[in-house]
Amino acid sequence: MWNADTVTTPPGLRERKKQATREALRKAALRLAMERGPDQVRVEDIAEAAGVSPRTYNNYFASREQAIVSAVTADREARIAAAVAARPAGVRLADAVTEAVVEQYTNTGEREHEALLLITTRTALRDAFLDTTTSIEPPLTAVIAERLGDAGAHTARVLAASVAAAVRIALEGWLRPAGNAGATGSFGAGGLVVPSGSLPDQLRAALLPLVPAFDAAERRTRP
Amino acid sequence: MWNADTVTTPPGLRERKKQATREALRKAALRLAMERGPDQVRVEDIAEAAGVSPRTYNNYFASREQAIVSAVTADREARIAAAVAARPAGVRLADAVTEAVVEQYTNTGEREHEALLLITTRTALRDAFLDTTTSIEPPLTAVIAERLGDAGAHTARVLAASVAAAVRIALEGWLRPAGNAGATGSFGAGGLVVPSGSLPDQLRAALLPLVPAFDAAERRTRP
DNA sequence: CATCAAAAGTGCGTACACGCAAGTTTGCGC
DNA sequence: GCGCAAACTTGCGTGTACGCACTTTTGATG
Repeated sequence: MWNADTVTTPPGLRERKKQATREALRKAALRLAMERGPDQVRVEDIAEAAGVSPRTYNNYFASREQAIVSAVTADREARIAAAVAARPAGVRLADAVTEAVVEQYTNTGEREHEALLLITTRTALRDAFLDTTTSIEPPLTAVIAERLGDAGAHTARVLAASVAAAVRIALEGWLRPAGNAGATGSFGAGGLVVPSGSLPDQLRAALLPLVPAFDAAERRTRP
Repeated sequence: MWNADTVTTPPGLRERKKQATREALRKAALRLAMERGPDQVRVEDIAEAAGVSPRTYNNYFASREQAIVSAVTADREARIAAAVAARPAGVRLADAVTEAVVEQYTNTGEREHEALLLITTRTALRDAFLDTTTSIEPPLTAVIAERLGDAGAHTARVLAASVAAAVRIALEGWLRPAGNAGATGSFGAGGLVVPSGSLPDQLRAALLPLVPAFDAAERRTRP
């Protein structure tokens, strides 16, 4: 049984062009944003740099922030899912997922790190970046479901969504230097906030509470 | 030591007016949308009906959909958090949360149900509605953290986010009659989709996989 | 009660998202 | 190769989001 999203389609000549356009827009958006600063880039500029009309640009991205951010996040979802699938079937599912996530979020090249710095400077970009975490849900659901078997399809969906949420929280905590409007929710004035450890630490810490859920799911479908 | 979000502020006369305006906008948005259909309502109309300028409208809501939907979701977050807090300290945290969520999502009046029907007719409204699930995170984090103690503050955040994600999934499954573009992710061609049970059932089912995580958290901080 | 700083409301201008109805390309069946 | 249907692109038009500078309101202080 072949998976419709991964192996099937022999790229398709048409699809190729689409992806090329998408990538051209990504690159253009990020490059321009880095050159002039994010606020000095209009969609018209991005479209022109990519050689398409502004209207076409909007067929690919729903917002300017999305275009810029997507150059960084690219196909992280697919890489994470692949990383999970790559682990031997013997390892604990929770570990496989955790390691895959950490691995794919820390393989940050120099160029990528530079872009991240840019993203942190604008709230709109930060939000768009955090929103990308939900995009790992579908592929992650697929690989988890594969390990849990058909009976756990529903569970897989919830677990994948929880992982995405945990990752989002980890990223929030990580790219928050310190000064921050108290949107943390009504917490004690003690201000006992985690001192923002390294990203891998934050990710592991955020995923830790979900481990029992993974274990239980695995136990239930694999007696 | 008083908590800034809950007990402190004796309503504040100024704050009252703000909430009044917000509610006026909510009501106006929903009413107009129900009268003429969602696409025949411009922000100008809503603002006028609420007696404020269009610009002010945008100081309260970032999108037209948000305004309409918020009339339905109102303060559900607070009600859910309160419902959890209301359960006796003895009951299992997982049960307290599950029941609170189910309870607050099924207490749907006639008027509310009518509005939900409207929401399902437009994708943009559906999305806005699903997005409101994340708003339960802060208050839910607070009540969960209270039960887990300071050591579990971090865990509480992740659990709350997971609950929000699960609720979102349940709602997605519920307000999806049948015909749907396959955004479900790469699944087997078997199309083994859950036959969309009642909302309470969907909610319980979605929260079920998280129960072990709650139990473990509770066990860890309360030996 | 007078005064004043902070906060909410407003008008305006710019850029953006997106529906619609063309025009153009792609790839399939014959 | 031919033509056709579906998919992609584009120009146009409308409504929307939001920064900025300014006026009005609020509520605390002397």
